[in-house]
Amino acid sequence: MKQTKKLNQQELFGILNGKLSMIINRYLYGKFKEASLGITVEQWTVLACLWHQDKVTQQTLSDITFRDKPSMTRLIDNLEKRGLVVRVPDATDRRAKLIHLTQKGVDLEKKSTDIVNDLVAKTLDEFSEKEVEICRNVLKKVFSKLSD
Amino acid sequence: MKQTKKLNQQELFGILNGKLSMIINRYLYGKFKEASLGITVEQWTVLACLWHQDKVTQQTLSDITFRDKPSMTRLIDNLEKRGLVVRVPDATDRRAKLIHLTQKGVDLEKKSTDIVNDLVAKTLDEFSEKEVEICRNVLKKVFSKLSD
DNA sequence: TTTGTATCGTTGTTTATGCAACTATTAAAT
DNA sequence: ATTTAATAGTTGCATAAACAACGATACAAA
Repeated sequence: MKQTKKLNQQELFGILNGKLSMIINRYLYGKFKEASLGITVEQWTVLACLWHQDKVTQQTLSDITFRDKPSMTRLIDNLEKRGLVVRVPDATDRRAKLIHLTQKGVDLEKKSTDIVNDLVAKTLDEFSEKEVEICRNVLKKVFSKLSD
Repeated sequence: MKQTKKLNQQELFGILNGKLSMIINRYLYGKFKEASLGITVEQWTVLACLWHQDKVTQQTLSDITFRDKPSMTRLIDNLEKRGLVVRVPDATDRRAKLIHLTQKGVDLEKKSTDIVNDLVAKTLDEFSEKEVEICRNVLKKVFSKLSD
C-alpha cells in the first residue's frame, strides 16, 4: 500500500477515535448551557428519539442510540430527575416501561434542535454535496463493520 | 440548499456525534481485553504520545490529546496504578511533573499498536486513497472550526 | 522586593460509559 | 403443566469527561 494512504488512514482514525466527538460534545454542551437548557448532549440524543416517536421502551432507546441498557437506565434516571420524561408501566408487558415525554420535555425540542442544526450548517455547509456524501458513506461502512 | 444535502449532513453529523467513536472504543477495548493488555483505549492514547516522545509534562499530554488537566491527572493516576508510567518531578520547574514510561509501559507498544493498526486496515482498506483523503479533509476542517 | 498574575497539577462534584451479575416477567420447549 | 430459556430493567463496580475551585510555584510589574 502506498505510504500516503496509510498515513492518511491513521490520521483519519485518530480523528474518529474520540477527538472529534469529544470536541463536538464540548461545543454543544456549552451552547446548551448558554441557552440555559439544562441538558447534556447525551440527554438530547435520547430526547431526539422521543420527539420522533414517543412512548417507547428503554430497550428501544438503547438500540437506537447504541448504548447498553444500564447506560440507558441512568440516562433516563437523569431525564426523569429533570422532569423531562416519566416512566410508565407497559400494560401488556409488566417487565417493560414506556418512556413518555412530559410537556417540559416536549418544549425543549425547538431551541435545542436549532442549536444542533446551526452547528451542522456551520461545520458542513462549505463542503460540496459530493464531499459530504463520500464522507457519510465511508463512516457508515466503518460503523456497520464494527457493529456486527 | 438541496434537501438531500441537508439530510446527508444530518446523518453524517449523527454518526460523528458520539456513535462512531463509541463503537470504535468498544471494539478496541474488547480486543485489548482479549489480548490481556489490561488498558483502556484512552490510556492507549496517552501511551501512544509517550511512545512517540517520553518524559513530557501532563500539560503537554493534555494539549496533544485534547483533554483538560483534571482528566489527564486521573488518566495518569490509572496508568501509574498499573505500573506503566511514573511521575518524576521536573528539576527545573517544581510545579511540573514529567511522565516517564516504565519498562512495562514500553513493552505494551507493539501488541497494542498492532491491534489498532489491524482495525484501521480492516475498516479503511476498501476505500480508495481519494475517498480517505476527502473524508480526512472534511473531518479535519470540522475539527479545526470547533477548536477555536 | 513585594505584589500581582499566569501556569502546573490536584481534588470535588456531576454525568456518562461498559461489563457483570441480578430480579422479575414472558415465551418456548418438553 | 412444568421446566427452561429469553427479555426488560436495575444495581455494583471501574473508568472517563467536564467544570469549578484550590494550592504551589514561577514569572512579571511596580
